[in-house]
Amino acid sequence: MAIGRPRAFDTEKALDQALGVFREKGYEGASLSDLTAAMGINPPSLYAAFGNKEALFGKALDRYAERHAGFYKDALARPTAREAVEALLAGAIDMATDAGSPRGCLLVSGALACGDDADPIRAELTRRRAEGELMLRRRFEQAKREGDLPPDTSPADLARYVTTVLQGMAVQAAGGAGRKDLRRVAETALRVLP
Amino acid sequence: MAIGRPRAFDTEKALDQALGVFREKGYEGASLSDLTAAMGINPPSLYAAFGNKEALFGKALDRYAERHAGFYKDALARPTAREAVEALLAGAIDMATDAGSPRGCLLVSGALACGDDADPIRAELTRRRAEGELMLRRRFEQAKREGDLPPDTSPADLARYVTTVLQGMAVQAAGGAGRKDLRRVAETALRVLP
DNA sequence: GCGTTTGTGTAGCGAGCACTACAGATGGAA
DNA sequence: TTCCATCTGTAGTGCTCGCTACACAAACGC
Repeated sequence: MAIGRPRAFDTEKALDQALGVFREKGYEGASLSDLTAAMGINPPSLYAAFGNKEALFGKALDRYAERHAGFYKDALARPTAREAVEALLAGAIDMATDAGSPRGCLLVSGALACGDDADPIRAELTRRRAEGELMLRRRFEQAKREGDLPPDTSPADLARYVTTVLQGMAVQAAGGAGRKDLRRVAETALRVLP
Repeated sequence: MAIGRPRAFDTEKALDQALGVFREKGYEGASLSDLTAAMGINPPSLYAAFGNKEALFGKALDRYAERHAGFYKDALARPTAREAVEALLAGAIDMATDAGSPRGCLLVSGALACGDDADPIRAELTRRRAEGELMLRRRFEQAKREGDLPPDTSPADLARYVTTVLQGMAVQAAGGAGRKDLRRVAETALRVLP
């Protein structure tokens, strides 16, 4: 055991609570009182364990990626491009409308437009959204090489289209759209696939 | 002329400036210093002319609807459903990537997730997005009655799909996507139409 | 001229923000 | 038992937030 007084709270659980607040209120809308209240700790404990609000958001974002957005990589591993997109849409719908968490997607609603202070956060979220789009594009390029997608397909255009639908569904979910609604959207969106 | 000292600034121009700040930083991210600086007035003038920050946002939102989202109703007036959707997508792309204004759509990036204070704003934006979707649904219902759309079409599902694509494009635009990129997205999205 | 009405600029209000100084508490090491 | 390292709760810090009191300025009718 480490030297010194042991930490009286579970940093993983506290991070989950913080993530919940950030998902619900966004980066700017989440105040430190909101965060400490949800995490069940006092400010000094938060700062000792996580640095500051920006660093806490970064750690919550990493946790979000591995816990709630893990479906993304799994989906891309499906054997065909169509199955991959199906899994992507289904997974995103489940994640964005999960009853246990605030609706929507942290990458979209965390900080779409914000003040100057939060601009690094906005840029990081933008970067991660673009990263996801790039992964999908690579997957489509592979499918094209394998003959799974027709030779006249544009992987870049298709990836941007699917990403746009995913992001639109995040907005819909934030606005209260239900699972059934979004499944129909996904079904319609899938019709463009060959 | 009205009695009393005349107002020394143009309320319409000031409102346009405020709208620009709200589009760039969202409702929460736009501080009163940001607003008064952009509008070229002092706080008391702002409060005398517009009420408070929330009321100012409401007026800016109305102005946004008539000035930058007027394409929406025009698009729905097109003779066919396909033309309507084409005009809708093209208009949204022009609006969201207009060089003279911040990128994106105020209805989407104004307040997707926010603190408790801004919750009425978030709810109002959600309401207006749903309103747009409903208008589109009504247009599809009309098209179905006219035989412009096949009888097995679901106007509700199609409207939600198109709205989702529009909202996704708003997120893409906020992230820096260009006009060409979004035109290709629109082209792909249009393929689901009969 | 005068009084009334309305708008303007200065200057500052209370409240909440992100963040921290500090003293006491709690463990292992010597 | 003492020392030291670390964490904890209390109680703040300075700052910016949205907003306003107040005195002065500029138009009107009389």
